Amino acid sequence: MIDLEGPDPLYLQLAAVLRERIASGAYQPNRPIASVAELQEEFGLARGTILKSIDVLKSEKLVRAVPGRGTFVTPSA
Amino acid sequence: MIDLEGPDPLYLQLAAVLRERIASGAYQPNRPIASVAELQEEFGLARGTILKSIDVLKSEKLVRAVPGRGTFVTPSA
DNA sequence: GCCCATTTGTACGTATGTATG
DNA sequence: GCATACATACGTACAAATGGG
Repeated sequence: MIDLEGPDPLYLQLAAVLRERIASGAYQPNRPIASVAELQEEFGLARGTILKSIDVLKSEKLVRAVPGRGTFVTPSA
Repeated sequence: MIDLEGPDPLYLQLAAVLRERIASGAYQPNRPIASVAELQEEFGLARGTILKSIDVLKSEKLVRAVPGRGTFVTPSA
């Protein structure tokens, strides 16, 4: 799902994947998405890259991060 | 102007300083603000921290970055 | 209240890529 | 080709919040 050779930045590719998971219901409203550590494992990307992806989703108000708990899907988004 | 010991994140403190420079006219519309390298020199912060500050300003549409040229103050902002 | 595991946040440094002139 | 400047990505370390025991 992530094309390391492709022209698009990895953090934007990952943001697109996560956005799709929210849209499809794979990640549900008011439930946490995978943790940063889990996403690192799954995609083999650096922590900073994962965080930057999530920053994109936060700026789109698709998710809301809570330190110590997780990153939650915004309801009705 | 930047309080290394203070509670506020350095990138937010720097964003506030730059926002003030724009508001005061120290950085003028359609003119470039200081380069990342110059800001690193002036504030003694890491490059990544400077970039994150500027990301904040970009998200506020106060500036627009152009690779190879600089980061420009948005007119009428 | 205290420790501990989990999780997000911040900051550093470095290297490489890409766009402009 | 070259210099300048922003962009992406990696790795690392520590800080801060949360929740459970």
